[in-house]
Amino acid sequence: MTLQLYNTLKRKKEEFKPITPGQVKMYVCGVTVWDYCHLGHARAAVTFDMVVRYLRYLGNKVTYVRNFTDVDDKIINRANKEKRDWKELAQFYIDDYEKSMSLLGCESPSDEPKASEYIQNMQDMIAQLIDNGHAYAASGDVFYAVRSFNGYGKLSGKKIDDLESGARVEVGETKRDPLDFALWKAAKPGEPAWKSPWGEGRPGWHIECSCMAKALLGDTFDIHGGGRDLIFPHHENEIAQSEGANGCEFARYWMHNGTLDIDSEKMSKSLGNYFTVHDVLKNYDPEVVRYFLLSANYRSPLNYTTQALDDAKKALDKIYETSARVKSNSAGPAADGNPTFAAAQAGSLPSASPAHMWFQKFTDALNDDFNTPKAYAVIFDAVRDVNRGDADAVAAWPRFIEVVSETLGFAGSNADAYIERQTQLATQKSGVDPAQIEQLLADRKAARAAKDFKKSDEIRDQLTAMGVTIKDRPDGTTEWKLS
RNA sequence: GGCGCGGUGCCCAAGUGGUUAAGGGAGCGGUUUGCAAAACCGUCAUGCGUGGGUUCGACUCCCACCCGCGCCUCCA
Repeated sequence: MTLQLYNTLKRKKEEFKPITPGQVKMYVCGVTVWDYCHLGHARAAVTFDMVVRYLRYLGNKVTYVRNFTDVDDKIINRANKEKRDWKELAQFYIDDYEKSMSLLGCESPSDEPKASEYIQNMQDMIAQLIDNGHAYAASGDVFYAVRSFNGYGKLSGKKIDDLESGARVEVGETKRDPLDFALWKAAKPGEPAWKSPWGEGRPGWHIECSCMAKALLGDTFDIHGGGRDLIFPHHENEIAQSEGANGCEFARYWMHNGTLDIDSEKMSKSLGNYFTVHDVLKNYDPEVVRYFLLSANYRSPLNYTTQALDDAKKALDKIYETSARVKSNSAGPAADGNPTFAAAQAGSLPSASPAHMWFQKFTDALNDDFNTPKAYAVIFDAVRDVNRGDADAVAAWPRFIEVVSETLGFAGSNADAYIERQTQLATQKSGVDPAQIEQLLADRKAARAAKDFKKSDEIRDQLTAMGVTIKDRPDGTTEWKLS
């Protein structure tokens, strides 16, 4: 099965064929950097990171551009309010974003352009749009004449006349049509401004993406992504600008991730119902968060609840505990000498092998419009095969988990390190003293040695009350886990 | 008001016009264990929002309705 992806433009799944076979050019709308990024931003970043990883796994060379909007009302207002330089403020939140996304396992994009560095490109495109009859200057502003572009609405499925009757669009003094949007805004006092043929000013929001995509990927490229909430007007306007200026198709495939919700409502700054990535990482391991973010189809809404995060942790724990078991059973590198392991590495497992089916089903799932929940099901089929003790399954597991890690971006850490991290985080959260746990375990060990099971069970109950689960190993040692 | 998306077991979440509706979590029974934990085995939706229709047959297609959400204004 070849990769199928849902194209918002066509409203259906279609086979993905890059313009140049083996090479994918992709642009994803990043964030406006005026505050700390929240989990909704993380969902978008993680989604497209997974997409890029999988495209690369399939053997494509991917150029992945994700922008920063660093010229914007919110940034300017906040900078003025806090008496900071707008550029410094933007950079501060860019750093925060990059750090957060990197923690969540997102690889750095090929390019992360900033709007402020493409002012000239924007002026060039605006001039081109005026030449082409799609834009007009009016008292220092330049507007896009929406009705001049007859494809307007093709992405969002909106009809211009319906928009008009919406009547929520304010008629600006200089706009010829209430639907027209700003490409260039005349300078106001206290705002950053650049010289232009239309007077001092700054760009509108949408033009930057058209220009940065053109500069870094060309007039036509393969995939344009972003959050569902950007379909209109942002992406619709990008199409109008780029196709109006360049005279050719802009992006071939449009992909949109669903929103991250709280109580089934979109997490957003304006509603105030958001958690920053920092907030969430105080309580959950980054890999757990990433697991959670990919646990539903990327196009569906995803509801944030502590239970969902707790469930994600349990599921990921189960995967890692399986890895730890495989490692301790095979004593590590010994797996290299196993023919099944070698075959898995080479991707040539016999088709009858259960492990062969994992790889097949896993890629089938992701080929089906990046169906991560279906891929998760395959992982747990593999977990079961391995824990049953099937020798081939055990041998193939390390390679399988490598593929999972390469494509989904989790489960690839050292298992012992992961488990240790969970313990530390849980200890931190609960405030339980590890030394006290060790002491109780030592007492229990003594009681058990003396066959005083009443006492040893009492100690275990005490530990359970503290949230500690213990596991006696055959070698006489005891593991503990805080939940 | 316009456009669009979704309603699947206790929770989360895939999926298909027709033999047994994935997977995770929780629960329950079992194997194992001194007892536990983990793991494994079994069990857990005669039903997939409601009411109609199409069909030999629909949860999957169509219509209506109810409910939730998104966009129409900045928003990943």
